[in-house]
Amino acid sequence: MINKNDKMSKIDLNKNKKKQKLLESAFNLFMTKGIKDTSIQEIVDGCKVAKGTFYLYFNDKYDIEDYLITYKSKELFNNALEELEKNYINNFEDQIIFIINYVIDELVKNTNILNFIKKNLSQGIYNDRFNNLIDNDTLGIYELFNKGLKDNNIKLKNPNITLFMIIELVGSTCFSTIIEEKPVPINEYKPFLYDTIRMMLKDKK
Amino acid sequence: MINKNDKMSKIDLNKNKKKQKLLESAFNLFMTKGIKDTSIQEIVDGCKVAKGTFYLYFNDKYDIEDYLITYKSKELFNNALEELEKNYINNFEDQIIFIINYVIDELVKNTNILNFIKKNLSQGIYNDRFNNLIDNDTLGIYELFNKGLKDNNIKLKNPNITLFMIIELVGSTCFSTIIEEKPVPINEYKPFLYDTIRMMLKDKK
DNA sequence: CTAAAATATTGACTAATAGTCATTTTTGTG
DNA sequence: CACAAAAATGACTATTAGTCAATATTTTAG
Repeated sequence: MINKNDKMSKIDLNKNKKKQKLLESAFNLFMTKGIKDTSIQEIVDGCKVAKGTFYLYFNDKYDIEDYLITYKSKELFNNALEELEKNYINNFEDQIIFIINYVIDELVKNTNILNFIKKNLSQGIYNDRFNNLIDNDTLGIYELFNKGLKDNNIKLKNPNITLFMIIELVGSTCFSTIIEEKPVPINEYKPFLYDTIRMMLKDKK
Repeated sequence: MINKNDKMSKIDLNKNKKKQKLLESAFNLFMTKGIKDTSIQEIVDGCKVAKGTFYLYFNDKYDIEDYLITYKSKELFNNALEELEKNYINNFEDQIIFIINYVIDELVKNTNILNFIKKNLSQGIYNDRFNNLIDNDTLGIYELFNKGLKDNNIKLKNPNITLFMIIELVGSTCFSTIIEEKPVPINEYKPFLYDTIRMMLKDKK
């Protein structure tokens, strides 16, 4: 039985290797040429795989795009959480602001990532379409949020909705304020955003 | 001189007629078949225009998409503002909630429109790429907001940013709560959203 | 009013691309 | 090892985007 399981996981690993290669190749091309100007042929050429193989794993370009947006936004939050652990911040509100600030700073440094995920930052947290494919060893922001509330004995009317609103607000406003600097550049926007988030977190009952 | 202007406007009108036809045809197809499965040929067939004409006015499908998202979201807000006028609501906060509620209800009724504009509801207000093309006879929500603040003698730290945040929050969360009913269905979400918006509007200095 | 100039429109054409599927290769099983 | 099952291949077809020389329409100016 153990033997069988080992073999099974070996197959899955090989399967995922091809898939992973396709994802990496696609991501590189999407970043350099943009999605519209990237062809399936280029994606498979970029990882020495036949065109037919692409269609074994994905329906089309936009399927890969969707996966990558989820993966990349999840990665952003995971990195933020790792960084948070190194910083020993006790106050719950400050922890949340730290994470948001980390994510925003990463997006400012990597505007090409922001242009790719557009306003879909929250996919990493709320799109469970790929839950089986993306590793989730780290404690997600969702779990951290609820644990933080419990540890600090903070009661919110509905913690899930509050977190949802915060992430959506950050995701959707980053695109405008970082890429187009509208209605104000990100640096001018940040204080207002962080004040608003703190207000949302005080939404007690 | 008047004559010349008349002629000029006649040209512009004819120009816009072709463009308008293309936009209408594209919108119908986008709504029924989706953007991915709509071809340029179908768009031009749908309004008895040659294919080459399409490329006189637009770069590609996504150019038309961008215009339509802006146009349709602007239309939503204009309709909301018209409806507001009929309802004689004096309280400023209630006026804003009325508008947001009207927009959300329209999106619930027309989920195909929501699927089309996705999280870009704010384009109607903040995308000025098409300002010269879209009629703007009605008082925009932007102007109404600032007028409302003035009339009610309400001081916000930065009214533009507050409005921006509200619209982005509504736009980005509607997609998830209406289409996917996540993290909660729209009806359960509304009270939290409206409470949050009222809080944002109390952000005085 | 007319002819030349400027502008707008056309649709046949080419090059590029998506997606399919019969065949081949690799992997697993007894 | 031999057979079965699963995965991968890439030549092929049908579709489509985008171009551009030719044609039609509109404007201007004498």
